[in-house]
Amino acid sequence: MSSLPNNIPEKTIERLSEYRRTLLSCHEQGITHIFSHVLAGIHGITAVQVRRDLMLIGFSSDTKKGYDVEVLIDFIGSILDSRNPVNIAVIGMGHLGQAITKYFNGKGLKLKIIAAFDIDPEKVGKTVDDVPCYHMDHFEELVEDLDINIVVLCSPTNVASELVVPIINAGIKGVLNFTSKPLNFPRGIVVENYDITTLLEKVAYFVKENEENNL
Amino acid sequence: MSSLPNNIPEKTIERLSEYRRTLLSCHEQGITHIFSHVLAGIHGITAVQVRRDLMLIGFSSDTKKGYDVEVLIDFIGSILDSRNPVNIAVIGMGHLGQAITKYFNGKGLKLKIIAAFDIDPEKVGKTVDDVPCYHMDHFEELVEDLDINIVVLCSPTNVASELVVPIINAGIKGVLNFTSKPLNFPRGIVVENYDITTLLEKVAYFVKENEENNL
DNA sequence: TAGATTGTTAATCGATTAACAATC
DNA sequence: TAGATTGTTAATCGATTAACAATC
Repeated sequence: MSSLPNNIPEKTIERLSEYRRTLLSCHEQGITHIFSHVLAGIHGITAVQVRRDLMLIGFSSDTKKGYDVEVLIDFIGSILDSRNPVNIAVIGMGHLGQAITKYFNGKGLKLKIIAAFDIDPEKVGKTVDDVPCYHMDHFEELVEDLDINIVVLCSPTNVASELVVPIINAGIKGVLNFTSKPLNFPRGIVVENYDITTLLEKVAYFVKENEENNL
Repeated sequence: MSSLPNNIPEKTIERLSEYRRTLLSCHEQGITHIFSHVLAGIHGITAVQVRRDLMLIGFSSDTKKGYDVEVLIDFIGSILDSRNPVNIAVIGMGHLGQAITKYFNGKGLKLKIIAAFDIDPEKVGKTVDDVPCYHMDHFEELVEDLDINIVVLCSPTNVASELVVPIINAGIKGVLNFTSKPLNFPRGIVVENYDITTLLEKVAYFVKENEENNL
């Protein structure tokens, strides 16, 4: 039983990840300390929210010079990161799959995309930024052999449903689903569905609402 | 002043978009009616939530045979869609930009990607699925000429900040930002930031939490 | 009718913000 | 010190769920 706080809200987890990216960028620029209101401003939120998030994970600084950037990066890491690297596979090596693979490569975090899967002979056997692309036929055995925990689903939407059973059977524990088919997995498997159409329709709706309110 | 409900919760808007995609797919399969619990099941939520969302937008059906798929599609459209088509531009025509452009093309919704922008001479002047790619130098004038309202930001993260001023000056009203730099715009411009790293880190965190709770 | 379904209010849960004491 | 900042509790706001009357 750890002494770490146990039920961190989902929104706080998201923001912690975002704070860390900002802090890493500050660190690169040689910034050593940052005030809560500065960090908040960058993220378009309030300083109270930043401080409360940090309170929730048990972080506190003993100075009034703002948070020590390096220390906070490590502390957030102690909450978010697993002890060991987490291996990720991309399913579907079209443009989206390639974009995500390249984007991640060399980011140096605990999360690593180590394999891709496709059924297109044009793609199988090639590599994208050193990530090899295998045929889906070998998915289950390779997940086992390569110790893959999480998949990013970038396949065409119309084959997404067929992938549910292999993903379950392979013992995958988390799915980031970019197809527009919402997928249900048994309890114990984490799923996040992000349909790009929905994201855009949401922006468009609030643009429309803004316009209506200003007339 | 319209008689439509005015303050629909953000989460309801997201779900309406998701419901509609499912309903469109049902419609293609020839399904004419759907119960709230069936729609809920597909989305991994409760039937009460579906019914409450529909209540909030003022939809009601007069039968106990479930919702009429076609009627509900149109009703959701009357809430989400603008009267006129909304023109969208993609900034940054790398893999992600191309993925999104191809994904959207021919979906037949009110949202249309009609232009792309980049600075790479390899990309400028070409088309992706009939969407022409222009040089960023002409961004402001083309936004005006082509009546573009919304941009999808797929540029490299390190140039994202430089794009804020041109986007504001061009009169863009909504931004869907896929770079990992959170962007702040003045009130009146809608922004949604989706950093893929954060999405993955969130999945990884909850996978880790699941594992810890099961030991 | 009895069972299934819907629409809606009230209660609960979760997330944000306000208020403020403590510290440098 | 006075002003700025932090950490934390209490209050508010928003979203989900429970409960249930009404309808087919």
